[in-house]
Amino acid sequence: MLILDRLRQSIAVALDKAVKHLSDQGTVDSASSTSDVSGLSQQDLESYAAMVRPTADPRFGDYQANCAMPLAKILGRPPRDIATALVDHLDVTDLCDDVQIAGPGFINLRLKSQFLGDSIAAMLKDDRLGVPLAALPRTVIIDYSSPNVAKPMHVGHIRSTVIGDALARTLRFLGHHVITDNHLGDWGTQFGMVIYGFKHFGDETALQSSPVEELSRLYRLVNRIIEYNAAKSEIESARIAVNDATRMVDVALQAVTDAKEPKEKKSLEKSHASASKKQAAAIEKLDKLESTIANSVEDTGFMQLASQHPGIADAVLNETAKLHEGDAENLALWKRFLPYCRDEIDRVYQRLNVSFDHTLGESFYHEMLGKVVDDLRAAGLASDSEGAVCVFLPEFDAPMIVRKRDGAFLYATTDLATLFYRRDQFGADEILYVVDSRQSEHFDKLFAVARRVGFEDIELIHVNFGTVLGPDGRPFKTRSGSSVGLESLLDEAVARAMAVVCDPERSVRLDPPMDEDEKRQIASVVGHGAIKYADLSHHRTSDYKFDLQKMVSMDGNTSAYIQYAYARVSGIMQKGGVELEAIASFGNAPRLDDPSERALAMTLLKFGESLMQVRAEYAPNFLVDYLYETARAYAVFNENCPVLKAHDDQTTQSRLALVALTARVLRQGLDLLGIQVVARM
RNA sequence: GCCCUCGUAGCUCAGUUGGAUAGAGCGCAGCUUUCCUAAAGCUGAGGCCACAGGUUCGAUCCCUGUCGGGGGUACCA
Repeated sequence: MLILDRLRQSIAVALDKAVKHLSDQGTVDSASSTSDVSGLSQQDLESYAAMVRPTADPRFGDYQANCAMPLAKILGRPPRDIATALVDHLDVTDLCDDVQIAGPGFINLRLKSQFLGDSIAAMLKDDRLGVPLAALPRTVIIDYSSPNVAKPMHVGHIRSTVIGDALARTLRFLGHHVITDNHLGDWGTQFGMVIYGFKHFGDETALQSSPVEELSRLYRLVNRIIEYNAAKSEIESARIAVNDATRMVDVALQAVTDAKEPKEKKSLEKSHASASKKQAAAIEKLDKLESTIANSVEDTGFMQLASQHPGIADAVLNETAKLHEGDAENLALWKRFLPYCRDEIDRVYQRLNVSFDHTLGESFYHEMLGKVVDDLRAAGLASDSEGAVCVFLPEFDAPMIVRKRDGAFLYATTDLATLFYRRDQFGADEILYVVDSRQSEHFDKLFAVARRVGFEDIELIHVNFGTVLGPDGRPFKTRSGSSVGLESLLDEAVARAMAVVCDPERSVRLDPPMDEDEKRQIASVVGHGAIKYADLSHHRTSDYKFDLQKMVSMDGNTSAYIQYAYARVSGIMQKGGVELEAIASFGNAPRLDDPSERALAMTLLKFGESLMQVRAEYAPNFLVDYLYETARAYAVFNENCPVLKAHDDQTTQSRLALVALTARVLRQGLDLLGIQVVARM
């Protein structure tokens, strides 16, 4: 059991006794005569016991119990009296040195060194590093990554992939039955684009020799023509929009100048600001269209193609519709192209060291969609509106549309079909959707419909996350406004890591010197780790700025810092000729005389607590914070406590235990984040 | 218009169901290397936790309002 849970349990027992004791004494205060509390329910006891938490300041011990203050009103006693009664009934002699009451009624708990040492010894012997398996294992489906195939993966796919993978690894480690499913977009318009592209611009030889490149070329070409045509047709109205917006700004400004009353003026200033914002947006849109056109006009080859395919956008939609209707030619092309598209994304997953139990894309559910709509209609949930089939929900303004006017289905329909499939085939207790925050309304509706069709017992959770921003604080885009390719970012991260690994200043210190293979290996582990770690180190719901320079930097809270701590630990083990696993059998509890030894031990013992936090909030940044704290605690220890050069063997053995456990915690923790380690760097 | 979300050090970000003097990194000013990797460690300066009310013994956290950023808002996903 985790130390925190043991303390909570002890507090709950003591609290139960204390409350009974206090009520036997009778209440002294007449004001509380209304509350004849003779005991607390089990649930209450647990919630008060849960108010045990690690202290913020080491002066207050290691953990503190904060339940006396909120109980004061309920029990009609001063909080310090309650704390005193609680401490009188508290039996933690095995765990704690002394128990002190401080301030208004904080109960400060300081763990015994002996207990810490014994716990470290037990943790060393445990493959699970003292982390208990879930008492009630659940079947958890995690839906993450879900890129559109036939389109290059971009920076936006990092978050879902990395967060989902970290959650899958962590929940699995905690003993849950985790099923990961990559809900690919493999049935959408992008295939219409590739099919159209192949029919008109395809190169059979190229497709055979390098299919992925050829498909990607076709996608980009068709996409470019569509964007160019759209830009051309929209640019006039965009100019008008800018003019209109500018006029509105002038009008609003004039109104502000003319305003007499301050109150009126303030309101008009607000509309002026709002008009200016609209103007800026209109100008930005126009700029984008203009640059799209400007980037193409000089490319005569492209211009010729574009002029030959004026109706390409509709034609693409037509190809998509034909595919969905089962047109033999398009279906054959889809079946032919899909494996190549899968190879393409699989290559990225391989780089990222991410895998899935299932990859059931949209196409998998295609056959089931009609039935979903029919069932919703039969259940009286769906109805026709403006030609579309809609589910109207009282708690939402807009309906959830499950079938378009033209008969096509939407992702809401697919998501419902997926939900039924997962319930029936996987027996899910819990389904996590690791998807962008912007889709929260979609999931609110989806879950609301699910509750009405028999999903009351399945916990459906939108594990939402924020946007990746560029250096300007706006969504990360290239200068031309397109999204940034994922692979080029990975390449750049690895290249930067390589530059540091090869830094002659430091590589001369390593003996034996690194060969090229080892350097490449290290650069890969450090570079990919950097991008993952940077993503996971932010709370998933925050937006964050993508700053490669900082991510790959070796200073601060980065993966390289943790990996470096691990490498130094490995160096000590190697130099000492000790195997990591062998240290488990030392058996003796380490001595924790130096404050930095005690601090390191204390941190190591909190590994399980950090995982509980990850689990509770589906937020891997708690584990990241923990690992950074551990690496720092180790760095201080490393500074103050020689291991192999300690003054006696006993101390060496004792410290080796801490060193080995640090290595295992860092390695395991990083592994749960999907990040690897190297023996030296 | 309506809904959601965010606002914490110069910058980038943490902050565990409300807890004691709000933390870290970068940057800045210093210090430390006969010692297992200095890709390190230590010290210091730096804060009206956007603002105003409210609830509470106690509010960065909960409620209401204001201001400011981002996102969504009937047939794309």
